[in-house]
Amino acid sequence: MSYPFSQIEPKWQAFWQKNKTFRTPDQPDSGRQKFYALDMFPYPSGAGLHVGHPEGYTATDIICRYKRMKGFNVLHPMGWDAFGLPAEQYAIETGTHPRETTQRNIDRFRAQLQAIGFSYDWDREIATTDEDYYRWTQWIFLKLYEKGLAYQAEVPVNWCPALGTVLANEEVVDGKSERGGHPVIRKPMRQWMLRITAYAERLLADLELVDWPDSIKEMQRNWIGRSEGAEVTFAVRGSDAKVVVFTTRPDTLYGATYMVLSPEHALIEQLTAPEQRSAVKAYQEAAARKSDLERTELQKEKTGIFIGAYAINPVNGEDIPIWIADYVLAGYGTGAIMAVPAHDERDGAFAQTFNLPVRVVVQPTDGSDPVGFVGDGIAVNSPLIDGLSTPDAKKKITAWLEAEGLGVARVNYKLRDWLFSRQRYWGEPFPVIFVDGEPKPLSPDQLPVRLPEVSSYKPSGTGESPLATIPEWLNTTDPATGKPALRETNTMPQWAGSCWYYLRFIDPKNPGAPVDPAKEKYWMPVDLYVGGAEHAVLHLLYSRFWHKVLFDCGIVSTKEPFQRLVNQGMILGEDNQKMSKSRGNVVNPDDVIREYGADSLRLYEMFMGPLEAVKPWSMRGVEGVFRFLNRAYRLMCDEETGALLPAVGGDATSEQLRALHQMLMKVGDDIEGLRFNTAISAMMEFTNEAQKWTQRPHAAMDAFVLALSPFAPHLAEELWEKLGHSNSLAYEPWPKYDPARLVSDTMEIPVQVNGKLRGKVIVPVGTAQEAILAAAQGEASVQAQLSGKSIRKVIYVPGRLLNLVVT
RNA sequence: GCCGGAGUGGCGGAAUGGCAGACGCGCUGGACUCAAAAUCCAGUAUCCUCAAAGAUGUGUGGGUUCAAGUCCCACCUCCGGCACCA
Repeated sequence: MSYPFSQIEPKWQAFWQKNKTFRTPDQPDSGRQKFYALDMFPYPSGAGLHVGHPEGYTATDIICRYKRMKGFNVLHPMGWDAFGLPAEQYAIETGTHPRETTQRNIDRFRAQLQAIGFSYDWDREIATTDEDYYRWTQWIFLKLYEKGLAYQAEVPVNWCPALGTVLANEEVVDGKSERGGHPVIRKPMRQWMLRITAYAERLLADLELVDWPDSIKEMQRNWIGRSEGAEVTFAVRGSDAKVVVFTTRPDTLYGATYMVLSPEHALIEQLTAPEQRSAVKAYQEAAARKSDLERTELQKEKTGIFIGAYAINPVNGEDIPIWIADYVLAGYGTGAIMAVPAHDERDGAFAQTFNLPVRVVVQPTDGSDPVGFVGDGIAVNSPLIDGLSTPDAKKKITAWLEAEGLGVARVNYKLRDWLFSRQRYWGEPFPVIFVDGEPKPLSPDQLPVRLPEVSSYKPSGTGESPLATIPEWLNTTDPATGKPALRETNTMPQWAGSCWYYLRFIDPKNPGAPVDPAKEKYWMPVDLYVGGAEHAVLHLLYSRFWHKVLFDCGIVSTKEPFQRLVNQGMILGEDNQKMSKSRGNVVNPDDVIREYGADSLRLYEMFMGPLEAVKPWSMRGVEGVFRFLNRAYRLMCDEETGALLPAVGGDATSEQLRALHQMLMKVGDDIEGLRFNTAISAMMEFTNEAQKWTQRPHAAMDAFVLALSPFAPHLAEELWEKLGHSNSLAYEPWPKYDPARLVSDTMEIPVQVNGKLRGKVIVPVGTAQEAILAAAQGEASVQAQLSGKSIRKVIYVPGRLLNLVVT
């Protein structure tokens, strides 16, 4: 027999819904402290919820329920990142409109989430696919355009023939599409780009302002990839062309024995000697055909070709040969490098392959081999800077270059501009038309630009989106001039909608603005943002970027959107492997709820281990917490009849109060520290203790139920009702622990001899060191260790431990 | 290769430099039962022992300290991320 969770849970879910228990008022209450807890909203896939979703959601739900009891005004919303490829793929296969599929999946997700008892304010639900939502996504795009942060460019993009679309760099993993694992090649196409690089410095610097895991901050720093160096201008022998290179080691300029241009470099055409022309062309074509995979994975052997021209080293006037090689990337720096084979691994490997000269210009201070030395040392063979340390040499040579007009100090970033268009149907249309071939943004009152109905969702295959195949939509007129115009047929990537959803939750129905300024000021920033580490760079970088643009537009009041970030760890299958359909180790939360109830699901998700840790699922473990909830129920209720037990009542003894307040202290502290696993174990200890009591004081049971309520809210509400309360406990004050109740009249002091535990003494609280020492010496096991030896030193940590150092 | 994180019983895990293994799972024994399930009670790191006592023990090797899972140095393994960014 177990407690009737299958009756209790739907009962309280209906109650919360009917009474709008978790409705957050529309008008901010500036008299109360706010708490904004946000979950990374899910993509509503056809597979439904898996047990990974409720992990983070349960954590934030516990915090929110706790904060409400602490008197905070809590914002805890949920919505749907509902644009995306799978619904469109399904549409291509079946002809079902992505809107239908998406709606069905959202309904399923919502039902599943509600069955877990999360305290979301469902009146704030949004989906990125709602017209009322994406009109503001488009509106923000217009802001970006206005500020010159959105532009079109003909860029080599990652073209995936199988998906019929281009992909962002981050959607390409090892030269294959992240979704589906299809091969990806490079192809130049006209694309919308967002100038995220203009914000690189702020995106880097403002990481200091947020309370995020170091690992995530570090990943973002690496992604941004700031490096300081210099641009150096090289003249070319027999030409008036100049080649500019970027280097972080201007101090090694004397060691530059050749130069390398990327195969896409603009000056190749002009500089190549006639006799090298055909060979260079062949190399360029071969490089263009290579996918990213081939360029990186098959990099063991460096390739390249001499173009038959010479650059002049500005420091010594030497001629150095100009090569092209695909180990130099077109998209970074100037797409050209000076090669210093003695002090750069890649240049060294290249020089070895092609037998190019190596010249040492940095001497390591520890006497190790200077060839291949890439660290800081002392400049040698470099007349302008000989004897200087690397940092000083960099400064001096850069200053010299600047004075001579041959170079300039320069900061470069690995971060590239964000490729922002997709050749897809199921995404936000761009609020842009083309008049006489020129792009023209629509005015805000033209929004939203709605997705048209189509009969086929297939990409055109030429790289254009299905929207290009609908003439009635494609052809329009410029509202300003009445001239014929064409619509932009690309759509935005899935990241767009998730870049600002946290703002819309604050004011989800505002018809006149993305968010009301007063409400934004009250609720922002997000106090706690919980989600998976897979969004460490992309989503979190993109939304920080948009947020900063909105900050510059005066639309938001904080520099950063997410004050505190926590990544929940992945939940593995029982076999310790990543859950996947093919392994057959996927756990469905619906099954867990059916068998053990939502409260057990919530509790187990939190009891498995630390929130951030990767940990395997165990159905036995679910049974364990289920047994705990049964014990908690039986503490107060007759399992057969459900009636409150006569044992509930009476005055609390001091031991009972100590057990209670110990638990309350631990649970409160642990919730604040997001240590839910140990909070639960403290409640388990309490029930283990309390079930021995013949009298279970009513007030103690009240307090226990309140402490349990953020974790197992359905059971807690039910017990709260049984205990005679008529209102929901959701806004009851959190039970405070009383430090005075924690004290005992005796204490147990472990006794060590030479650091090893030899015994324990129990003495009254406050006993002085001398008395404890005497008691310890009276212990047989301690005595045995002391016989024949003398005590050199006594260490007493008050109330904690006694250590005797003897020889 | 570089950057993060982690290594503790049979398993998940717990420990402000101060009793290693809380809590849960599993297992063993007992109570209840005609029996089983459920529930309750006791035990459960390893070695040696009837037991007590003792010895050993937090990836490996050193070090600091009265005292180290915790701090320092070197290394090994696993996980995550990045990876020709000049």
